[in-house]
Amino acid sequence: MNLIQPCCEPVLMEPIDAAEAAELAKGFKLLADPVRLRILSLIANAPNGELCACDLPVVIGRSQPTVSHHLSLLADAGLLTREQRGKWAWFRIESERVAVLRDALAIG
Amino acid sequence: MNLIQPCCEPVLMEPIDAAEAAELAKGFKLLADPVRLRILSLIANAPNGELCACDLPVVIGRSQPTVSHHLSLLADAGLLTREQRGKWAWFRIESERVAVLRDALAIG
DNA sequence: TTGTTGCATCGATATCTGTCGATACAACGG
DNA sequence: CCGTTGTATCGACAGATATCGATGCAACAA
Repeated sequence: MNLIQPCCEPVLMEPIDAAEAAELAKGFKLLADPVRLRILSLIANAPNGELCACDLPVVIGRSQPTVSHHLSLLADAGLLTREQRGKWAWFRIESERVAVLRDALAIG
Repeated sequence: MNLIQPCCEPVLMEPIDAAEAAELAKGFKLLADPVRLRILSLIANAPNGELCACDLPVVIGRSQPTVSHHLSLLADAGLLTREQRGKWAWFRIESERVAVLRDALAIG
């Protein structure tokens, strides 16, 4: 840190504090996995905007526990909503949660 | 997977393939850390859109090696550009790279 | 040259996480 | 009731990573 040298001007105000950054990072961490990205993409482009969990293991190429794990992470974070219909679990994207992360990238 | 039951209609086309998902995930992984988010935020709101690395350890509250590590990750990925001026390293945000990630979230 | 300062790199470590097999639970059909 | 099927949970493990102290390197000043 240089307070006297002519290197930098002091940072007057920090745009986001540590707590806010931690919260945002939690959101982006969910997007930081190819399996979860493909799950989100598949649901987003599925007919009626919803998808049954039963198809995912084969399409994604991961085991059923792995897929279920990722679905739980996304649902717990509110990025997905789960609806149980009989024995099948259907998932939808919670667009507003995704929009929060997208808006956080409105830097340029 | 259920090919006969009336559960789901087959997924006709996968929006993003595994390779594309892996590439996007790499980008989001960089945003999935509070320190890196604060660095980006500080640079984005800095005067002239650039920031000297010398201020970051104190402002962020991490050691100099840790800050340097995160700066290198962001720079190597093209999210930041590094410019050496004498002994000081100045960083700018590569807005277009950030925009790629932001546009990927245009789901809803 | 010598000393200082800013930054990068190295090595080590603790923690996190993605993955899967095994298993438990839930819903339906018989 | 029992068997089947879809899903969630558990336990374990391998790989990734955030962190920092120590060190090396580069640029400036005296």
